[in-house]
Amino acid sequence: MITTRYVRDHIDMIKASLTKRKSDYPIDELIGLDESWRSLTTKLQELQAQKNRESIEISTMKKNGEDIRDRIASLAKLKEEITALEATLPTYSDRINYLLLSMPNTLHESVKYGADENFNIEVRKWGAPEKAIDIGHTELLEKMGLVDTERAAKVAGARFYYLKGDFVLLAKSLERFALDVMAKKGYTPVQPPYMMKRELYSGVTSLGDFGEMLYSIGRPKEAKIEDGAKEEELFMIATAEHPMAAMHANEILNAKDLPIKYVGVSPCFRREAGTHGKDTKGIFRVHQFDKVEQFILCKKEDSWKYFEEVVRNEEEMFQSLGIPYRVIEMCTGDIGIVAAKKVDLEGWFPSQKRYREVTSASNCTDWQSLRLDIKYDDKGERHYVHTINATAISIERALTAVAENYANRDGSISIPEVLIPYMGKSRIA
RNA sequence: GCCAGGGUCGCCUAGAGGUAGGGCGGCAGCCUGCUAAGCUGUUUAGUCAGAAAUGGCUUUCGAGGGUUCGAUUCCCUCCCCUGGCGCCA
Repeated sequence: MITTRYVRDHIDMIKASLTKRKSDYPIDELIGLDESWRSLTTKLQELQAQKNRESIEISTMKKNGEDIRDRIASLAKLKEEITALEATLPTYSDRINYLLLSMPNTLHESVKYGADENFNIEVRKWGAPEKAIDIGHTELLEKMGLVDTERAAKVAGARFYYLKGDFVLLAKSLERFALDVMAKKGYTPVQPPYMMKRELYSGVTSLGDFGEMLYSIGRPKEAKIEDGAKEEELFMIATAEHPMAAMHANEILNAKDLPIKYVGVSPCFRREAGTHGKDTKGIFRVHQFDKVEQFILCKKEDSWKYFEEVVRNEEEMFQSLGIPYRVIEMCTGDIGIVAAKKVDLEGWFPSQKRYREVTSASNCTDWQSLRLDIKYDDKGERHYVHTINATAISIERALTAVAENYANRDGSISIPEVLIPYMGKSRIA
């Protein structure tokens, strides 16, 4: 678990990182609360020790057939004192736990300060983004009958879609292509649960995401709901990263089994609260999409090596697809609290004449493992694993990029060469 | 959904109101000329003292509550696993 002990041991690093972010995280409040909590805890432990001693004495007296009534009465007073003290502790520990869960990760030294996404940094480009088209993917796909968002709106609301015909086959081809590439690299394919319990979900992402990003599902126990039994709640996953991280919660892994490399495939469900007015048409930003996701658990000293690896995998994937892209490093204003460093790939969209986000890779270092309690044993020493997540292919996003970059003048769409074996044809008309 | 059994330290397993025992694995040490074994210690988390080695205390038997001087053990709620029945792509 993440503890105040961890914070005390790393306080200089944490403070420096918060300063760099210009974060208003109340680190001093946390430290103050922790000091109060510890002094109360010490007092409580002394009382408990006394109670235990007396209890054992009563045990021996009883065995000897002595009268224990007076002793029990005096213990009752001590018990009251303990109960009262225990009741004050949550005042501190609840707030401490909230602050610990929401504490931003310590940034990698290479991350630059920036107020928002406009200050992200382009580190390299690939491909030739000279192609220009008049009609964007949104209009083109509707016109070709490959996507139907109007009927989807009727059935499920805005930001939903039907894929149709060859586009469904193309979507599945992309998915299988990505799985095959990753499996060949030694990543184990995983199809995770699509819903998760709250307690585990709070370990993989920021608490703010519960309101903004996640859909929740009530599972009322019908027979017992009248008795006031609380209903169980599950959260729809926003990415396969989350159930893959939670998969090893409360486990102690053996260092010799690391790294563990997974490639997950799942639908992703996102409320997209707070994105009103952004990309409202088409399938670029939707409430439900499919994604193939890379996930690695590794030793703490290896995570930056594997972070580079997953970004390289993303680049290879887009190079194979022949889609021009650039690599962007997130600044402090766009990185969130979970990642220590985050890198996106942005693919070229000819109709918009600009690059748009198509993948995202994060090194979360020990942020998730501290909260999910995922350790590894390295020759008797225990450490928290580092976790890395990265898109392999986000299907619907990639489909829009393919549609734009492979659109032909005659209104057809060519199939990227690597997908032809999966599709069994070279173009969609 | 119903019935039955179960969840004990990294893994396995005992304990059925008196403060968690054994085995395996890991780690540390000792011992022994040899495919390795044996012996001893250690192996939940937190907190206090200490520069540290270390020591004290608290906590920990799926989670939370209750009864009790005292709960792994009894009671209640919930989660999960296994088996059987029912339902079912």
